[in-house]
Order: sequence, then C-alpha cells, then structure tokens
Amino acid sequence: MEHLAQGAVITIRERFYEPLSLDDLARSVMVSKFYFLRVFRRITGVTPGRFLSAVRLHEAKRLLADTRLNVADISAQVCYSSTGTFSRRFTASVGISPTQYRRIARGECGEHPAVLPPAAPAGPLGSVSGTAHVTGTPLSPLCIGAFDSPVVQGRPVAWSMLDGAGPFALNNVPPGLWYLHAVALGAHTADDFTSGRPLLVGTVGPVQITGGTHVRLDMAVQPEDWTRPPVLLALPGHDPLPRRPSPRPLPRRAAFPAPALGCRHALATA
DNA sequence: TGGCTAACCCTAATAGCTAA
DNA sequence: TTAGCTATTAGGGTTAGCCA
Repeated sequence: MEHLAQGAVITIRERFYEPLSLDDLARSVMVSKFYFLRVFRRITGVTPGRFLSAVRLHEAKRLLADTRLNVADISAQVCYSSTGTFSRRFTASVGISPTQYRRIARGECGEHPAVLPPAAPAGPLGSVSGTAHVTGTPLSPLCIGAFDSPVVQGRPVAWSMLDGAGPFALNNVPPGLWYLHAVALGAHTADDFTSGRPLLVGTVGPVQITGGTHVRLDMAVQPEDWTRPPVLLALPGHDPLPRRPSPRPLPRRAAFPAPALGCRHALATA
C-alpha cells in the first residue's frame, strides 16, 4: 500500500502549483478516492488535503524569504486564488502573517514572535517528560512542543528548547489530545527532500493529557522521510527554512523542474 | 495601494459505516 | 483489500472594513 501514498506524495510535490483535488490524486495512483484517502492517512498520518496544503504553504515561505514578490503574487503561485484565504491559512499554520515572516526571514525584525508562551488556560494542567533520542547531528537547538495537529503548524500549547539529545519536560500542558513534535536543523542527509534545509524531526501522539497528571514518553528524532509533510511553524533559530528550490525529487525518480509560473498560468495553459 | 482580518457561504474533503 | 454511500467538517472564495 505504501506505493500508493508515495505516488501521491510525488504528485503533490511536483504539481502543488496546480489545482489538485482528491479525485486527481486518487486517479494518479489508479484507486478510488475513498480507498486512497484511507491508505494515505494510514501511511503519512495526515490527509491528502492537509499534506497538499502544507507543501503549498512551505513553498510560500520560500518565496517570501527568497523573492520580492508581493503576497498576492505568492498566493497565486502556490494556487490560492484568494489572497485573504492565503493570508488566513498562512497565519494559522506558520504562527505569524506572511509579511511578518518575510521581515524575520530577512533579519528586519529583532524579536521572533512565532513561539510565545501561550496564555495560561483555566483549570488543572498536566505535564509531559521523557528523553529525546536523536539520530544525526543537530545544528540548532531542539524545539519540542505540544500541538493540536499531526502537522508541525500553529502555536504549541507548551514547548521547550533543548541543546540536543537528552531529557525534556513540558510543564503546564492543558488537558486535551496533543501531538508532541520535535524539530532541529540537521546536517545534510541523503533523505533530505521534504524541506529547503535538512531537518531532524520526531513526533509522538496523539497523547491524552488530563489535569494534574504526568505522562512519560521517549521520542525518536531523525532526518525527515518522504511520509512527513513539511514543517510550517516558524521556529526561533530555525527560520528562514527554505533555501533550495522545491519541489525536491523523491528517491528513484528523475528530477522534475520546479515551475516558474503559478497556478493561474497552469490553468490558462491547461 | 498593499496587507490583514472577519463573516458568511459553498463545496470538496473527511470519517464512519457497510459490502463485495 | 478495495470500493461505495452518507453525514459532517474543514477549507477555500468572496466581500467588506480597517490600517499603514
């Protein structure tokens, strides 16, 4: 079944600048959309729609950091026909607005506002601790946070920075179902194709947290593989992330040239 | 003029279930 | 393993208002 998901991931990474529907992706791997949805989610942990959205917003981060295109043009490049929708989705996923991200990526903003201590929620809180086991060489602090999504996006409800592998603790975690994500910049690896810069990532979850309880778990942090959607959150010490053109080719496939034109052009020339 | 946000609405995506 | 049906949900488009 893995080849179905991998084929769809190839399609998403090569054609994210086109309008891609669930039907399109299912057709690309020649199964029904219902079966495709279930297989894709089982392999990658996220739905095709969320994976596609993550790839598009990740490319938008690269364009904001590397080009002088305005927000409207960038939203069109990554196949949003509405700048308002693009701005809303970008802010929700990255944690800061597109122009804020551009200022930070260009070093025009001293303070990094993306990860801030969340407002203390009412009621009893829980805590999580454990050990981060890192495969590879982290080149930045390891950021571990509790998120509401299997994709590293939005703002964590609790987070901690580590110098590297070792014990960690997240205190003041609100009750709920959370995904624990760990991210660090890593040395270049052969598997580095999911982002502009090599990342070491780890995910555990979902983990049920209740007030007043403590959860202990271990986390494996290793180079990204093809099943993982791009990291969208803007992290202190990690961004600007993308520096190489994307999409990157998957293993065993010939490289596909990155499109120079956006969705509107693709539509016009279809 | 460009960018951000919010409200409203519609549609595609999704999840749960069943069946071959 | 694969596919279809259906109810629900989330994402995206449009529009308007506000700000710099």
